[in-house]
Amino acid sequence: MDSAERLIESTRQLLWSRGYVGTSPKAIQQLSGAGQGSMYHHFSGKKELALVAIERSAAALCERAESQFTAPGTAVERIAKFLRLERDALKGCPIGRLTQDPDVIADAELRAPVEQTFSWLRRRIAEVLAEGVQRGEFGPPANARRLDPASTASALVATMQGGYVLARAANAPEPFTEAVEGILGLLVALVADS
Amino acid sequence: MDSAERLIESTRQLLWSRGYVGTSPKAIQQLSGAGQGSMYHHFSGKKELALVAIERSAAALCERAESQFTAPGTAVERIAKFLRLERDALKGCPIGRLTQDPDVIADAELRAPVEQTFSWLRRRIAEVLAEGVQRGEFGPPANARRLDPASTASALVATMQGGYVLARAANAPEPFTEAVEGILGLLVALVADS
DNA sequence: GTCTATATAAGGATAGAC
DNA sequence: GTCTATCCTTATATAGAC
Repeated sequence: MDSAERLIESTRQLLWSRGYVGTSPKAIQQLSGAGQGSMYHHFSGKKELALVAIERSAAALCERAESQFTAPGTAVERIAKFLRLERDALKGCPIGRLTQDPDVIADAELRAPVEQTFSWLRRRIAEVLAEGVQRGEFGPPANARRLDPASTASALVATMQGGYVLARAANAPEPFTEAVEGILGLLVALVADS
Repeated sequence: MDSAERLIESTRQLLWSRGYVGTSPKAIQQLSGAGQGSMYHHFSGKKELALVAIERSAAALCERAESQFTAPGTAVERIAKFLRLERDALKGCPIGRLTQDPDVIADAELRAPVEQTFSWLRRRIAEVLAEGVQRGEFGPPANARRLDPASTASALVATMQGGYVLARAANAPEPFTEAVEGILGLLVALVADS
């Protein structure tokens, strides 16, 4: 792995654990083993490096999610698989945590990949749910009309993101799992009624 | 309002908008109009000031929530009122945002009020839900058993916290509302089935 | 491409005068 | 109680040698 690559990966780790405001060029250099000159040779500065790192993390998240959505199974099963993917709840979401970074949100370029990740995720889950409704997984049309794919998708994504908040507040992973199982329980109840 | 008070209130605002890492003593002093000497006379430093500010914000959040939980109405109605309380979704949650602050989470004293706020909130909402189950709002026992108060409460709190994440990512308040309405929709569907 | 030197500002606080 | 002076460290680069 060359210097540029190590710098990007180090930035990804640090953005994840400390956020943009809390990550200094010096910390990136030390973690990557690259010197000052190397960093400023490959990148214009902290912002450009962060942008590349964020875009990479966003792409990784979307790919991981998509591989669950395209797997076989019912709509609820595929969504449940995604929500239950192996995660370190205490580390939080590498993309979601950036929304609390004032300098990221204030900068259109840095915010763009964050915005795209969540708008894609919400839309994609809504599609999977709509597909399930179509297939009759939520019962006959009269019953299925109670499930709104768009808002339910937003609630599912929000529960995950908020699950990280609860886990970090508690300094324990359980609240994340509990929140996820809580909303899946509500969703499954709908299926059971159909 | 005396200096100490203005320093606390300024710290509350800055912690809310910029977080702990992103808030400097100088910024606090400028916003409050107090000088350096004044700040270090009343408080030992940034950390103590932040602790007082966080505890105050936590207390305010709990009071605001409790006033909804004790209002008249069904369990779902009271919870819905809380979730729909007037909020500036783009500002985020003054307590929840602190979970993304590495220096807050790493410090037991600073994390304590954050942890307490969420554990109280989850427990309190679970109590309201359990009360609803008791009263038969979710139908006869055979039906109501599908609703687990504890995990549903965690999902509700998580959806709110994640709603802030989605709103900030989108730079628009709508995703917050959508997520909240999404999970309330699932909850109401359970009531409708009873 | 990478290293070292240098530079300006900000972070976070202490000391002592008033 | 508040102000000003001072201090050391870190943040974030730029410049130029190798």
